[in-house]
Amino acid sequence: MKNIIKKLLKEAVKKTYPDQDFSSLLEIQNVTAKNIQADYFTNISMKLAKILKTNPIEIADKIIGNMNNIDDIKFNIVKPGYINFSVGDGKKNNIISIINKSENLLSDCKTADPKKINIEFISANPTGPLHVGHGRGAIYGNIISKFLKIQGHHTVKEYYVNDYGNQIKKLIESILSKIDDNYIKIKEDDLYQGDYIETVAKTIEEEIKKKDIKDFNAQRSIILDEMFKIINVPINNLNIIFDKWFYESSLFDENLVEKVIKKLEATEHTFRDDGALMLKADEPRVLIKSNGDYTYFATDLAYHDLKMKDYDRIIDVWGADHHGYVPRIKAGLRALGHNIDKLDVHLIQFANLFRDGKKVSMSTRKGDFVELENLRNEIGNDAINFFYLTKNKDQHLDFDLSIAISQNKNNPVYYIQYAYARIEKILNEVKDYHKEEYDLSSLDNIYEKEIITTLSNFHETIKKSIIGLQPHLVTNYLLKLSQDFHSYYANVKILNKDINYSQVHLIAAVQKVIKCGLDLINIDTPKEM
RNA sequence: GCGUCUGUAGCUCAGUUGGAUAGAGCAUUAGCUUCCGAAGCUAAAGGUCAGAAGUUCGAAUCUUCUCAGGCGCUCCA
Repeated sequence: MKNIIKKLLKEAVKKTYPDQDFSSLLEIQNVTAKNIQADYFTNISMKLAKILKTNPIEIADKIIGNMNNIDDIKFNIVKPGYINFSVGDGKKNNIISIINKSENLLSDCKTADPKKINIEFISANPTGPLHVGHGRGAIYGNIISKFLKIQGHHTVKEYYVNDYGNQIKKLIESILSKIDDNYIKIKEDDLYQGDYIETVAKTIEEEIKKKDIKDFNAQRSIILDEMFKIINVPINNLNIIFDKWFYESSLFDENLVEKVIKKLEATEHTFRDDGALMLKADEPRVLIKSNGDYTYFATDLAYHDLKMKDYDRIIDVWGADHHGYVPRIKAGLRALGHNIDKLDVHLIQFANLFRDGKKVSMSTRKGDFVELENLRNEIGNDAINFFYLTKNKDQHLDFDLSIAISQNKNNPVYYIQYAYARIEKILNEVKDYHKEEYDLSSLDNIYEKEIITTLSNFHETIKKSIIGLQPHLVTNYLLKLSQDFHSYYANVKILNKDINYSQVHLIAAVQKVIKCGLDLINIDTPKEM
């Protein structure tokens, strides 16, 4: 509908000003103010007033004079210079059949230019189970991968495994010291604590002792296997499937770190300082320590160097606490000659967990944290997905568990699913409504009009959400639509003696859109609750 | 101190590339069950969009400054 009006306007503007091209300024917007009796408006005459230095009302007058008449679309000029458009109910209500007949409601999100895109997320150190702090990035990374895929891009979801360096050494010592008291080589304070350390130790004890495994790499491999059994529990249960697990250690197996650093050293971007090799980044950053070890930064550059070569676009989903690292990695990649526009770092702000208004501690010390799997068990997949996605990623998120498990209107997940289930019940009652005659123009009460307006916004909203990678727009939209429906349901009875089948088609469209939206964000649509 | 995210109703948050009288939910108050599921609905009340200045026909939105909060500023990963 918007496109039809835009075309109408475009032609009129061109007729009015044949010598100039103003098409980039044209914009049709929805009327949101409740006091205005119109559906769409344009501010083109105000924009042109600035350029042409004439009165906007005069401009609007001229444009309207050149506007073709289309059935059911009315237009008029309002004070500062808006041109308002009103669409007749008959035409507006068509959205119901458009939705009901559509085979794929997301088809207009397809890109004309598919890219090969790598999305790396979670990538938590394999030194303990995933905790709730990892949850938001996990859900977000998973969903934007899905959005990119819907756009038609070829996506690869990747988990970067830090299986090299000090953290993993500490982990191995922490576990082996549980098996052999004499093993401890580092300070006890540095050891990892937590029940999982004991559990893993017990699990592998027999194997280590039986085969008398002393080789570090062999120990590492056994322990990593066990750690990933733990880490994968919530990942699998949340139906997150990684296409690729990339091991940091593989960079060393193939001397890739050395190669990349040599390449950097040959440029003018590095210098020696006190035995260390530094990169001129946002400020001098260490690549090789004075003891000869590579820093995490150096290996990470080698890793990103690979990804830059293999993909058209790479996305890193990081916690916002790593934001200071972004300029560094970009500077490094630039020095290696890469086009850093290909790299998008999505920073996810922290989520705070509350239980009955009290903040739940998330510190990782001494196993004093809430495991993601515990949270998942408590509130379920649907609530986890919804609550982590319902806010803009740049927004700090406060998340109260008592709401997530409540079964009433407070809980938006239930509210939306309940709307779906209510519609399901009615549709089951009327059965073969497709065969019945119906006239959409009979839908004209305020509740029906409100739903139809919301439905009309569906395509635009979902497109913005999927293309702009903004999942929270979907959750907000679904809430609004559910609200419209519940209000309708309470005020208008559908299962009367004489059923108005256009009403049935209306709620069928609502249900189809709700299902599409919930499917999109990985939430179930139960037929009864 | 530097960087970065944020500041909208008592609370949690929306707010469409700058548009008309800023919106929801929760909480509060007052109502609604002979009727498709009350897991719901209707209404009332609630605002200096942190503050100031600027840009212009027009600012919650853009610019600058100030204030407040989160996070980060290791030869850690």
